[in-house]
Amino acid sequence: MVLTEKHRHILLKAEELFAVRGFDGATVRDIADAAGVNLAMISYYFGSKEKLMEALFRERMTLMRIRLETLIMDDNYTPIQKVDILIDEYVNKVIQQQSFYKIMLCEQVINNNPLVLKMLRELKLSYANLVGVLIEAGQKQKIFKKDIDVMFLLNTMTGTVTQMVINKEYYKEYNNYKKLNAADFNELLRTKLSAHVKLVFKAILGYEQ
Amino acid sequence: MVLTEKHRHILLKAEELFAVRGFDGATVRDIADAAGVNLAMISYYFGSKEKLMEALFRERMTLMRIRLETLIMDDNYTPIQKVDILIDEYVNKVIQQQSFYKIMLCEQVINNNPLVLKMLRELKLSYANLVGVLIEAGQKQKIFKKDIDVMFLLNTMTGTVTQMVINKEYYKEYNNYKKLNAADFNELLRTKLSAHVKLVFKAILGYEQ
Amino acid sequence: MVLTEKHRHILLKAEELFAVRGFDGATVRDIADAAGVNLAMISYYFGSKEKLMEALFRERMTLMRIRLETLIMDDNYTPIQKVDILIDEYVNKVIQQQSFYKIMLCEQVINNNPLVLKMLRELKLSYANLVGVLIEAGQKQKIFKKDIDVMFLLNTMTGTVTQMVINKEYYKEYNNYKKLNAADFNELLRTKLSAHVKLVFKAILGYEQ
Amino acid sequence: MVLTEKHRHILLKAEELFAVRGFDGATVRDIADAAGVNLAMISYYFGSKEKLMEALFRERMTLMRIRLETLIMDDNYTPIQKVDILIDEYVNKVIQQQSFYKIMLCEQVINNNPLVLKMLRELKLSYANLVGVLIEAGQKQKIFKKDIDVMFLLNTMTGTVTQMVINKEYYKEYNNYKKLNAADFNELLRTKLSAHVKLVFKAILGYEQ
DNA sequence: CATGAATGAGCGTTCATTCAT
DNA sequence: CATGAATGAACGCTCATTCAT
Repeated sequence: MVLTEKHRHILLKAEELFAVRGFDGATVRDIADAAGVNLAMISYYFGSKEKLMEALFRERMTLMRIRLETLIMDDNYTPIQKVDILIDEYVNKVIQQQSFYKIMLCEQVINNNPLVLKMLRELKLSYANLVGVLIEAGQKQKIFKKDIDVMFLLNTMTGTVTQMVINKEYYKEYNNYKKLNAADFNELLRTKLSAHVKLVFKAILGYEQ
Repeated sequence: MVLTEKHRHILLKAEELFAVRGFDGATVRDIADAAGVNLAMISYYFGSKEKLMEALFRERMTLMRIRLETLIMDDNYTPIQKVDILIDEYVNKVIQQQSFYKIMLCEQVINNNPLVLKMLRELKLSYANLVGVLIEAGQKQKIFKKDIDVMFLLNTMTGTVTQMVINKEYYKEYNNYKKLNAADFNELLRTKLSAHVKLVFKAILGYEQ
Repeated sequence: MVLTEKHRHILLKAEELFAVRGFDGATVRDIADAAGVNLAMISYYFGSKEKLMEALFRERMTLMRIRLETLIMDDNYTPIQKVDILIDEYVNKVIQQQSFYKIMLCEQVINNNPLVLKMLRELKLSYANLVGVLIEAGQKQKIFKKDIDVMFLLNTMTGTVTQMVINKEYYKEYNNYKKLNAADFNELLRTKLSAHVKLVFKAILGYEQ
Repeated sequence: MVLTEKHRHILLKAEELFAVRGFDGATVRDIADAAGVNLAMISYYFGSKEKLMEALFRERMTLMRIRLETLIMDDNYTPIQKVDILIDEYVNKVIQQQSFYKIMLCEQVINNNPLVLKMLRELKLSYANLVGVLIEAGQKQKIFKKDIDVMFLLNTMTGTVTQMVINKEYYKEYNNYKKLNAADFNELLRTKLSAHVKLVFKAILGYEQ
């Protein structure tokens, strides 16, 4: 399926609504209105509401695994450097694509779309496998501790970052960051999250700078 | 509002369905069928589907803050002990009430119920405040590092635990725990999560055992 | 499925509309309006538009085969008398239930409902078998000719009667029966059809009065 | 309106689909796909779906009346011969154009197209009138009985033939003609139908060979 | 002439809720 | 208290048709 600019525009608006109202809560009429297109266009372009969701996942998830694979196989970085890059890139992605990561979170819980479930499963497992390779490389070089649980490691990162993004308004309120504009606040969140997760990873992986 | 046994039974079944299908995905008919009560009873008992959700949140969240307050104010424990208890109790609660924590997660993202939003907000902020008190106490005793970001700390715990619970089937598959029954696997998850979060907290708070 | 008076009322109105506009042409909204019930009642009572049609067929076809079976097995009549009764009863039924016989006719052609198709098939074949028994009895008594093709015989009756009913307005116009009211015209049609088909059957079966 | 080869090709495919799914059940998209033409061409060529149906009726019905008129007025045949030719030609036409005769049957019942209704009415009445002339000629020659009801006569033919064509699969099954290919079975049907209707007509018209 | 894109209207169905009993 | 029946609103989707190119 080749996506035109209009396809992508609809996907973007759908993404925003799915993130705010959930899949069932966002109606096709809502999406069509938000995208400024006719109601029938959604079915015309994507086939159905379900397939729209699938197209969104396909579009957003395509590059994820490839990027990770490239990073893990890259010989120019040490395992520690790779871990840092991994964290930076993940935090950046979540900050930039907050809507999609919110949808992903809910789809992992609710899940009523088999194809989305399949894509999520493949992503999760291939992520664990690839990071597993990285961990083992570090362990062979005696940089990382033995007995690292890859899934605990990854879920600590994804969980922490997602929670911060979900609760960012409370964070803003709690720390009185109300004067910051959205972009600055995101940048602050990005920096802090990156540093925080790196600190945590050092403890888990057992290395010092 | 006084809840009878029947109220609680309906809430339990509603909780299970909301966790699996989401608020919009679980129909009142589904819930009535699952609870073995007449469809009209839901409205009769709770007023509406929305108020049913609110009652569920009220019921499940009532004891949370009180328990934390008691713990923080308890003079029989050191700050480090309190942190350990906090983690243990949180992990236990999430493992035991997986359905409700899944619902909470989605409601934080989706949110279309102002009252639920309000309850979540109050819980989040009072949690941060109470744990803030605990952190400051530890800092005064020079046990914890300066510059602890309470929200980062808490979200690391909640994020990690929730992610592990959400993805527990992948964890089972990845580690070949298929032979374990549900109870044993939950127990294993509980133990591992508790230890893991404690390790991470030490790194963030900056103390050694 | 137990049919109440309201069920039957809806079926009656649906029957009229299906006969005039066809299954696809008659909308659920039309039927609900005609029956004076809420739109959602159709699904509530019958499950779906398709199942409404199936219920109509089940309701109308239930007694057909039983009546024929009773007649064929009845020892009080000669084969010739049975043929006459068969014709009289068929003509009466079609005249009385013109709408349903129109629907039946179209469903035999169009057919997009497997269950209706199945019911029609069973009716057709069991009719052929039962009348086959009657013919053989008459042949053994040397009353009927050898080599009677039961399906040709039956389709001559059903075809002739249905055509006359379908085209009854042209018949009225062609014969200047416009002064007759609907009931009288139906009665005239009934009498003429009965006599006509009996004449034709004599020729096919090869007997004289 | 002048019909090109492409017009005729579309009409042919539309005819097949209308016969199988009915006018409402066959979508313009289906027809366009079946004909291998662009969807918009249907409207472009015929104006609308309704007008496509009208064009189909106009195309198929054009020659019918003319042929009958010629036959009736032909002085080379006796009334009996004319009746036989009439039957043969009608049976042949229905067997050859089964799809169109199925559509005609449904349109007589359902009727939502005034123009089609008008064409059907004219055909019916002019047929009755023309055959009426033939009958009167035979009556004057004392070949046919008095008091022949032309419409009964004609509807016996059309009804019998149409019913046999509609139910031909049951006929095949009932008589175990499954080994016959479609062409052979049609030929068998044609022969039998022709003989059968001639037999019936003799009885109605009251003559012997 | 021919076409891919687009649209308003309307489809069958399901929903949370209400009400008479 | 409890319930089967009933309902208005809205759902996702498909339809015949149109239009810019």
